[in-house]
Amino acid sequence: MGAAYIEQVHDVTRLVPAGRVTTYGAIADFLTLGSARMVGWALFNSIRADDIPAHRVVNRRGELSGRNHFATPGLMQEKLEAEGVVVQDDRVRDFDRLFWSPTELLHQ
DNA sequence: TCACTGACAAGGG
DNA sequence: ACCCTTGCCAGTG
Repeated sequence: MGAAYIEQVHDVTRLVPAGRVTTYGAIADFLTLGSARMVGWALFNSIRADDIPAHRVVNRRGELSGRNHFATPGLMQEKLEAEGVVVQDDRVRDFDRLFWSPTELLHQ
């Protein structure tokens, strides 16, 4: 996995609407390349890029598993709450309702 | 080369 | 809904 793969993950992440969340696995499925772990790895390589809404990517249970990789431990939650997403115990409330899959782009 | 570690996930119990 | 196992695969030492 190289720079091209990282760019693809970043591009998909940018498509996640504000106030919605997606998962590592959903992005991996959409790309049909790499794995959920690789998506996490690609996002880790996005720390410096402020224009990537990495806070909208959570694990399959809606947990903020990436929170410790943001500038501050609370930043991921703060960004989500600024978009109206309620976080409770490091987990997105109403995750099923807020989940957004990139495959929805194909159903338009 | 080997072993271990993760921003993970699916399936069973 | 939780716990455990298995599969996953790039980095790291």
